[in-house]
Amino acid sequence: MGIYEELVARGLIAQVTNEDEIREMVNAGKATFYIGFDCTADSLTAGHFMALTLMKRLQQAGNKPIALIGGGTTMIGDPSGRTDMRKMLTREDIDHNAECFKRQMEKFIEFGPGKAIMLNNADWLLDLNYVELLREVGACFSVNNMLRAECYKQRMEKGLSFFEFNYMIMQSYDFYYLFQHYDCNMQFGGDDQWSNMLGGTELIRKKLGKDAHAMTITLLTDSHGKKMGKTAGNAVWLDPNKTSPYDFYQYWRNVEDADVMKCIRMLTFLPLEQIDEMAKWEGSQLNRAKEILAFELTRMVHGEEEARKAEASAKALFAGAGSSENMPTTELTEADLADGAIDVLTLLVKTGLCPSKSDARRNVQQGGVTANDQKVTDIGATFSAEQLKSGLLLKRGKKSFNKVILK
RNA sequence: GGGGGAAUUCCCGAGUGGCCAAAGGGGACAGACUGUAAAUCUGCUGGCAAUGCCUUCGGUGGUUCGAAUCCACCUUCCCCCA
Repeated sequence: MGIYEELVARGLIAQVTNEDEIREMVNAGKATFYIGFDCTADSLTAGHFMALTLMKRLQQAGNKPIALIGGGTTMIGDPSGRTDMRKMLTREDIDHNAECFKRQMEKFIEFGPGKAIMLNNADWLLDLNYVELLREVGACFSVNNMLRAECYKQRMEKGLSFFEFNYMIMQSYDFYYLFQHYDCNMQFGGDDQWSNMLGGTELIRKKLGKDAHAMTITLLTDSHGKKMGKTAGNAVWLDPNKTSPYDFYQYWRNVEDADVMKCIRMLTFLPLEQIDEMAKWEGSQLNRAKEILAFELTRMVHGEEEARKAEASAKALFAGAGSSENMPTTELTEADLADGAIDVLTLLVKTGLCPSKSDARRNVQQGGVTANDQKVTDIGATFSAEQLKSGLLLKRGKKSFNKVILK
């Protein structure tokens, strides 16, 4: 089985410009491909992670990856699929984000001579001259076609500024530039990038009379059609300071039954035969699959040790086995106590389990708070210094918890 | 350039002088049922020294005993005409 067939079997490929040519090229390890990453935040997300695994898979098959950091394109911001304009970022923010991206990527992909290369489109986009650019490539773009692009659909109702409208031209220019300077013959990206990517292949054809290819990765959606990798509107970050390894583990441990196997197939590097075997599991057996998914991904992103810790904490909390050593812990000092004790509400806020005392009160009243597995029913309950010294396991709901110790 | 409309809590969206911390829905959170799943049902959803007090309806000022609601100016956005 070639790498192309494997990608298909894993459900990773959404659209391609020319299947036969791409299959042959990729299987023979002849592709030099790029994936662009716009640095809109200071950490990569679970969504980017899938793109990185794809880079790795293709690299392992002998193809040459280019990771393109969007220091230039982020100055504009991709309007694809969005209902409103992105916040404009400053040059400093973008540079900072680009640095963060770089560091995270280096953990996954091997860069260096003969291996993958990393470029930043700020290096060529920011120096472009407006009139020259219009004369060079502007004539190759049909506004009529651009307006028809699926990715602008929502914006045709809410409004699209000329500023953002140019994003497609910038991205197309990237491909055109990489094709000429780095022999880059293929572009990968999320499926929402399809229009932008075709802009590039068309530009290359029109300007150079040559064929370049494009291929999109299936967007990872759950069984309700929602994008995965988000919790309540917040991204699942790869930076351990923004999403702790434990939370990262829990995110994948909690995917719905209907989505586990899809995630394992698309995101992990487990052999397909093993995955096919697991696909037979059903009902509560799927919990085992979820553990494997969560462990594998946490291991890839945060390393073996962090993955084990996350797993151990989860077992300690949910299965009553394993150690509580690695649990999130809050240390108190005498200064936090009033009259040698502290009340539940204050404690819930101090540990970060609740954002405010009002919220803490509601949680206690609804029976969602336990201390050392004893339900707390009184909002006025207090804990003495003696109780705290030996360690107190405070839980809010089933999944949020914190160990409290008095120093 | 001319004309019309809009901005409300996490999101959508009602509210057009006091009965408004603000309907309804979504989401989030908690409980029941479970398998750390889904579906379903229930509760809950600004803050605090809590039968009360404080902050919030794009911004700034004003009218009024009292303003999300009325007036003026400003900001942003949308629609129609050019």
